[in-house]
Amino acid sequence: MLFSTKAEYGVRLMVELGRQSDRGPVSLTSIAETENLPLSYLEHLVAKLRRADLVTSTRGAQGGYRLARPAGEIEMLEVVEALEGPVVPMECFHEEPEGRVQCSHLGDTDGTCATKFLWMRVHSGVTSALRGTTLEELVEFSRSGALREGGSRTASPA
Amino acid sequence: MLFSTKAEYGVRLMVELGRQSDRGPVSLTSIAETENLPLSYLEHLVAKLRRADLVTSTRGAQGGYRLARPAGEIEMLEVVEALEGPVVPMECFHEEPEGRVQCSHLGDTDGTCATKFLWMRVHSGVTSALRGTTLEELVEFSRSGALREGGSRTASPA
DNA sequence: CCTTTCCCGACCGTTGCTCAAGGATTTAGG
DNA sequence: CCTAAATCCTTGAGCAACGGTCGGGAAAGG
Repeated sequence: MLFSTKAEYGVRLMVELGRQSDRGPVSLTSIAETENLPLSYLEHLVAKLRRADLVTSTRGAQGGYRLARPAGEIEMLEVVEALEGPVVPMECFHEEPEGRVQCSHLGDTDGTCATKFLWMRVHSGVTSALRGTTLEELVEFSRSGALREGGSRTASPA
Repeated sequence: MLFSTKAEYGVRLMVELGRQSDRGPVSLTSIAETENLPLSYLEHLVAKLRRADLVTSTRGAQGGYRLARPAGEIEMLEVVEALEGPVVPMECFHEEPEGRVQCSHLGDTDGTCATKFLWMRVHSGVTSALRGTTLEELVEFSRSGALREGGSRTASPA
């Protein structure tokens, strides 16, 4: 298992916000109901998203959450990292300010660890997949999926 | 964190077996010493590797472990999966016999989950990185690294 | 004032990681 | 053949992390 339900639920939450981005703020209660997820857990997740400046909140009645930016400008790497922490393949990787990663496992028994070579490739595979996907794509996908599913329903075409 | 120390230590173990594949069986005790890893933990890991037919064991004095196949024919995906379990990005992915993965999250609230789209990309990024790397490459890398590290030492040149 | 909603901290059961200790099996040597 | 040493192999204990719950507070609107 690469990621936990934090990423799963958190991404679904973001997609739901993206789907309703034309309306006003969306309350967590409504999302918890439509997605059938525990509300109190979502509150923890959305807190992480807020701290990462991915969503903004409005308090009080008729309040809720909103995307902080247009869905097309949100890379999924940001979302997943906000939820799960740094996306690194192994403990001995630490992130540098510039987005570089390095293996802290150097002065070891006989020099460079060979595993580093492997984890670098894996890390690159994951981050490029996450960076190359925007929230908007997921929103589109969910719309087309719902369309195909319902056939000719009252769905709004695009 | 994508993977735990199971993958890290297990891969190092495999690399060490690859480095000494010309000699006879290698005991876990010696590997634990040279790599400075807990022996009792390695025993768990090597058991998984044995069950996956990646190493063979010889009991008794002068016994130990050996690669079941030449290092060039071992994809790192096999190794990591033997150690960490199926490499899937999320719980709702289950593997089919043919190596395909599918999201078991279908009859949900409103049809297809959009997250599936994302996890498919991530899954593909990871597995292609792991599948495209053989144990032999890691062994080579570890040799060249040790050479560069020691400069002109008693290292065996290739 | 009272309802709605976001926000924060503390808490608990379960899982999985890490490692220790001892049992089972083979070889080595007399 | 018998004992001892080496090595593989299995079971299980401690501990941290995760998934999820609960209760209480703080801000905003009616």
